[in-house]
Amino acid sequence: MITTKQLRYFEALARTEHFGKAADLCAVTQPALSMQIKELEAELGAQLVERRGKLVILTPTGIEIAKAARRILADISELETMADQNFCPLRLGIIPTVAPYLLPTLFDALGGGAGALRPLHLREAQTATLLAELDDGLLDLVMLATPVDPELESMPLFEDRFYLVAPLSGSPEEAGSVSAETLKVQRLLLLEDGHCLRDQALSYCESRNVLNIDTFGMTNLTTLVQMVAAGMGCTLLPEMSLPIETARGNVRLLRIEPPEPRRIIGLVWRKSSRRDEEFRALGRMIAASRSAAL
Amino acid sequence: MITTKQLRYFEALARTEHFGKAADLCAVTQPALSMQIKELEAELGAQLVERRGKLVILTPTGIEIAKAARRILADISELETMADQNFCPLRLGIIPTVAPYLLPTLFDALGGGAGALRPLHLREAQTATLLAELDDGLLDLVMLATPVDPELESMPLFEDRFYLVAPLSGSPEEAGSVSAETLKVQRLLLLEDGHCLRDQALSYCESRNVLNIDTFGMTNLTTLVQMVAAGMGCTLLPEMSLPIETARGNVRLLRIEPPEPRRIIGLVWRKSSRRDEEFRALGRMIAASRSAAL
DNA sequence: TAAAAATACTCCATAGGTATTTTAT
DNA sequence: ATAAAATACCTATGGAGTATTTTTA
Repeated sequence: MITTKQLRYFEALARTEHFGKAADLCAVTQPALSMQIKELEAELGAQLVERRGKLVILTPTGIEIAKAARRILADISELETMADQNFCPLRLGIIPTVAPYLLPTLFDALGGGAGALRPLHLREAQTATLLAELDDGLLDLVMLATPVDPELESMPLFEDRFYLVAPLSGSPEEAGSVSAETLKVQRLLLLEDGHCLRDQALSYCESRNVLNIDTFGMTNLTTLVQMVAAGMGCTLLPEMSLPIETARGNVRLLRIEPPEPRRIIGLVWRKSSRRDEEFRALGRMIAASRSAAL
Repeated sequence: MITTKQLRYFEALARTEHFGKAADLCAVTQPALSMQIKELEAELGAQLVERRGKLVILTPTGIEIAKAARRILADISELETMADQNFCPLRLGIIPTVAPYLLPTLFDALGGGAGALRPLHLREAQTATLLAELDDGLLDLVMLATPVDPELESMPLFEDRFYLVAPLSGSPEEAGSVSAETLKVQRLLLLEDGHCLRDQALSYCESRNVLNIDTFGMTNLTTLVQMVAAGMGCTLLPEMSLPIETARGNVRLLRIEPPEPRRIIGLVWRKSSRRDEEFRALGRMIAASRSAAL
């Protein structure tokens, strides 16, 4: 079996053309180096160097092997630094109702902090998909609405309240905040099936017997807001989306009376991934950037 | 220091995603493989696999390292076969007054014999250059007029007599063979300085007081023959060149009376190269092809 | 509870060191 | 005669094996 040691020694020998100097370079004694070269030659079944009294020259085979050895050693040292430089990419999954609103905060947290400039693979998908990919080892970390399976490690980041978004004119008539009773009579537009935000809204509504819900599903919140603006009904939007989604000012924003529906956004990862420290640090940074931004 | 062993074991682990199976593949026990993986992780300062109860999955870093490891291992096995397949190229130098006439024979010897299809680097240069390059390790073997420095190993291949080439008409008047006396009065055209053939001719002429020698040097024998055909004088050609150089029939060919001038073409290599067997076998094949061709 | 990886411990192979011999210029 | 590589021999590191424990699903 060819060893990296043999390649290292031989590379030094090829450069110095001198067993003693090569041994010095490798910080070993000359016999040690000689033995490894001999061993390498035996394993390759070819003479690599020609021993002449004073100097030593490479055989044609030796020249080829030296070239190859240099490449291999370079690859190995690249490999060493690759892992070294915290190169370890972060494969992060985020649910679609969080991703667009948290990205600036996330880049803040990733770019400014200690583990700066880490390669980032972003994946946007619904909760079920993210959790499956997390389990398969395709993702390292997901950001979604907690709680989830207690088999997974998780860290809550912040609370995200739901607001009622209504057309500028029309029902409900109130300003400021609405009660669950008022909600009951609204036509509620929700995202397509599979979005946890939809499930959360549904669960809130069911517990309060809100029934007039529109089931044709939308893919993104922006579309919902446009539908609301067009007077097709109301919707629930998470607080974090408001700065972006209601910037146009073509809808009314109504707080819901307590107990307010809300979701807890958190980070989730496999217990076995052993990256708790890293992920919790990231979580703290995200939470900090977010509260600073508010 | 990262070892090839670690890379081999890790590569197997990456493929099987199972310590036990990987150990089987590597024909070692599971603890042995575990230790090497642990060591590799320690040296890289990064976790490469995530241990879960039943299965094992690669970390993102592990995926990258596995890719790199595969490349490195492929390079190493390439390196093993490279030397194995007698890939060792032959870097052969031949003097210009031999090369064109012996190439067919040489290819016969190289192509038909045991060491067939060996990569061949051909170099055509004058004796002094070839010997210097031989000494520098840029060439493995040279073919030239022997004898040379006894410090070098050499093998005479065959004798190559010189013939006098004269214009079809004009002096000398004789047919068949000429004496040294006759030679004396001829105008002799020779190659430029540096060619051993020129030196050999000069040495012959000097010993016989032939003095009418043209010193403006030519680079190749074909030119000399054309000059002879044009009546500018005579020249000496080695026997091996005659089939090619006198094929046009526009010159006369005269044998010289004994003691005939001649050269001995031989192979020469460094004693330290330890390729005696290989080179002598090649020499025998060349000599055999040549005598078969005559 | 079962399967798999980690740990503990022992043994042996071998890499490396020192001293010396051989070789080539 | 001298410089350099090979050889001989010894020591110690560490790689691999067996047996056992720990872990996780």
